[in-house]
Amino acid sequence: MGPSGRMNDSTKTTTAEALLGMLSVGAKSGYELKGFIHQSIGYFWNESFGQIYPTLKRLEKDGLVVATEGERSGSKVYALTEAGRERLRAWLGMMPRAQVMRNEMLLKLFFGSQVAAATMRSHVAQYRDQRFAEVQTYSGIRARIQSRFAGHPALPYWLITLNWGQIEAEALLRWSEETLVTLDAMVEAGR
Amino acid sequence: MGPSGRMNDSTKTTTAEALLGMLSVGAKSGYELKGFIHQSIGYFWNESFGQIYPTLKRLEKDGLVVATEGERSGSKVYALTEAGRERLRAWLGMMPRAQVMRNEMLLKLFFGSQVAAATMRSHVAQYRDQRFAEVQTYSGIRARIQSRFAGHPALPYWLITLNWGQIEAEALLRWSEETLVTLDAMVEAGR
DNA sequence: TCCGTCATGTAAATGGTTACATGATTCG
DNA sequence: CGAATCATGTAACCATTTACATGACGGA
Repeated sequence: MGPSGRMNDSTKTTTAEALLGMLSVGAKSGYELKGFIHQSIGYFWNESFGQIYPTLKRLEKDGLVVATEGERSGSKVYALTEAGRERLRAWLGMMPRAQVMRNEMLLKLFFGSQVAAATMRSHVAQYRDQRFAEVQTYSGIRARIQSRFAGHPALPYWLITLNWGQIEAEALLRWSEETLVTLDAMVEAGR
Repeated sequence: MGPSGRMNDSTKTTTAEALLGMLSVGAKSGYELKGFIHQSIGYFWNESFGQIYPTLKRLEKDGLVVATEGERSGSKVYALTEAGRERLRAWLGMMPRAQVMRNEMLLKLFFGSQVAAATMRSHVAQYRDQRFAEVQTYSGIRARIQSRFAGHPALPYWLITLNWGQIEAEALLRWSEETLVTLDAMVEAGR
């Protein structure tokens, strides 16, 4: 399997790296970063202002980004420095740490026998509606970015992450439908 | 779609509810809870000792659980009280809040154009191996619990959550395989 | 006796969200 | 002029992980 496989040096705080990554696409203000993150990687990542602004200051102090005056008074536009780009590349080379996820809906479902089946059915129905909406969104995004970023070197990677979201949403939509059938039978059976 | 749909009363701290749920299956010590959580819902939930012990004390103070002496000296076995079971049921009835997930591997992939395609290939290969191992695990678990808990009222719900994990793992395994093909082509093309 | 596991706990650090405070600019 | 949006920041709070400290018990 090749001589690869550097260990994770436990470079914590991925918020910094997420911001560096976003700035590698182009210079942005803190406010713009939030919106950009939301509409591009929002389905698997998010950041809040309370996290963005302090992190940006820290990155500037460390020389990984430089701030220049924005058009509005008091607004700042941040750009990646060479050191920042280097840091980003180093982080990209490290093995991603496996993440610990928490799914509240599944937790409830696991204890489902404690309440009426109809209760769990409504939770799963809501979950299905969310997955359905997601699937719809993905086809829209795909069409838009494929024409808007044709030829862009990052496009293949953006489509790969988009595929991830779409395949996951479709799979969980199928699970939802199957599960609703099971739960309907249980509601019918009256337990 | 029926008259259901209570809003989430923002009852934070689901750790408490996770523990109440686990205790609804049977009385356990803090130590046992950790192991039980790991091997039953470990693929979508986890708790650490630093969280379990203080939470258990709080639940006891609030009268939601009662502690009795365990067999070993100093060990405590916690059991759900009627109030605890009531609290659990109330929580199960509330709509699960949508969760904000963070996937570090996808974040790196999104910025993949900043480094060699081979780097991203190795990340995805690791991801694929993890999903593959997961799929293997699930079929093992299914066989075990289906015979061990035949007739148990919670079994249908346990199988439903297990299905979720299996369907997700299988879908992401497929995504990994597809993505590896794409990345191999990009490595070949030398960019 | 020593190791591994069972067992409980605390302290510190971390990472993150939420709420709040403030103000500029744009558009109807 | 007022509302929406653009824009920056801080403080408080919260949940969670990690590391550490301690000790009982069983078996090799």
